Amino acid sequence: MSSDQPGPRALARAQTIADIKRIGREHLATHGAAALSLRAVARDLGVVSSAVYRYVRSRDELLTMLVVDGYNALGDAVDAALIDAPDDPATRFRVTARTVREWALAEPAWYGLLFGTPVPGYDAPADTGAPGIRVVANLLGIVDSAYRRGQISVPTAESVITARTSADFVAIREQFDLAVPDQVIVAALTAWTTLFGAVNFDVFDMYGRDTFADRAEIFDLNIDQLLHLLGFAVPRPDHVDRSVR
Amino acid sequence: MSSDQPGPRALARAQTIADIKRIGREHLATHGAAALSLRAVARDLGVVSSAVYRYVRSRDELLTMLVVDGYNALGDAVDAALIDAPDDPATRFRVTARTVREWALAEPAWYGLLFGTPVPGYDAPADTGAPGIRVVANLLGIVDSAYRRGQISVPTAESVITARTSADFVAIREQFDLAVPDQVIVAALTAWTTLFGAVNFDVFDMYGRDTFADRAEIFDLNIDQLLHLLGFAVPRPDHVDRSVR
DNA sequence: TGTACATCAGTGAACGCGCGTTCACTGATGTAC
DNA sequence: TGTACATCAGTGAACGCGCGTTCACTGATGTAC
Repeated sequence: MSSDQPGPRALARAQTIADIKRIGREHLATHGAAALSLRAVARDLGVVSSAVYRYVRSRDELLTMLVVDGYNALGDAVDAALIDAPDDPATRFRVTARTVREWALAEPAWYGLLFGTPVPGYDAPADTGAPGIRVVANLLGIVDSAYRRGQISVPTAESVITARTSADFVAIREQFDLAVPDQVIVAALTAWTTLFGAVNFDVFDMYGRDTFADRAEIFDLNIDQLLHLLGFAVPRPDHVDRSVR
Repeated sequence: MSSDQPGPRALARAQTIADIKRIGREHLATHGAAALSLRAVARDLGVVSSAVYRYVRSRDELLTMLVVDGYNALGDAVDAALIDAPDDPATRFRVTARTVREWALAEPAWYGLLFGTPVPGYDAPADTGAPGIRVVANLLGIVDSAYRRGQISVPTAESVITARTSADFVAIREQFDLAVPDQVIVAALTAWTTLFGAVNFDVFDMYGRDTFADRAEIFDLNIDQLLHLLGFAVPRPDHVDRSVR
């Protein structure tokens, strides 16, 4: 252990672990999370089933790796999309939403592992936490920056919010370093909920087969509603660029 | 076959089928849809595994039965709740939403079968359709009746809606016998999406463990946002009865 | 620079489990005469 | 009303499959002297 450089064994090991995770992801896509099996992964890796245990303690550990990687892949996709996005919060919100949708459509099973029905008999451990909040942190950051710049109109209080829930909002404000008032947190919460609800419907194919010809547009219409709800200035129709998907 | 009354054999048969479905539902709850197994059902029924095939053609057929029953159980729950609800559309909307949430929390696995990740290797056949749209039909009906009575303020057009999607909306208007304009359909669509997104987050436990002390209140706050989005008159805070859950 | 040794990737057999589905059968039960 | 027969629920064995995980092992490879 005196050397800082990883030796050839460590490199081979890292490569094999990467292969196992890649094959695991492929199996997720074809057979679903519940059917993820170390024996099948071993088969595809061209190795006897017990050999996989050199790299992965158990089936559940592999699932956990895939969960963490999934949150990070989604978070990376959003971050990458936001680098090229203009500074306008409404646009950044839309870009974030579209990126989540596109990532989910490209990786439906991986998305399902993160945001679908929990895998029976598997409990994601606590250390999935940090990567798991990257997207919501992004969304809240965008809304908060818009608020700080005075770009959103704060709605007059519409709802009773109890002290208990208000305290939860204080904690959220601290955790994400926000300045927004409760009403805006509520709107952001609804926006977040709708975003993943809409992606679920789309990815899991829960609209009727022929109900909507252009689901990307339906998704965008939902986003329009959320921007309105958040108090962003209503985008002029001719400014909404639907071609950038 | 000359008698109209079901004979004792038919009665016993119906009872056994009901038992199989009940046991199937219990297994859904404890082991998840992917793990639903006819052998396990037979075991709980106190019968040899092959006997179940007298009643059910295959595992997939049992799943389909449970899907159809699930949509109907949820639809029945909503219908029952609406019978006792006042005539006010905003209240009926809230009652519908709360009933969906409560049913889902009471039957999380059954709910997951309907609205969670699709069961891998199982495709719900087309004839699940009719019961599957009961809830959305209810929601649209409520919004439509509010519109017809002039109880919602129609927002000025905010979004570009292409001809293709507009045609889809025409079909929806016909299917559900609606009078509402496109903008209201979009808002209702967002409301429907948010409803199931919020229930998903709640049932599948996807908020952080300690993020919200009172999830019923969080849900209600989401509903408040949706009522606002739909153009319902903002309910005065003291009129929102949070105790009726 | 060369060699001995420790490390560790991968093997193959085994344990005990569960699954969906088919098939020839037994025997109770309902029904037609 | 009584009996013969057809119906059909349930049996038990079998087929062929896949799973997670353990364990003693072989043999290649990296490393320390």
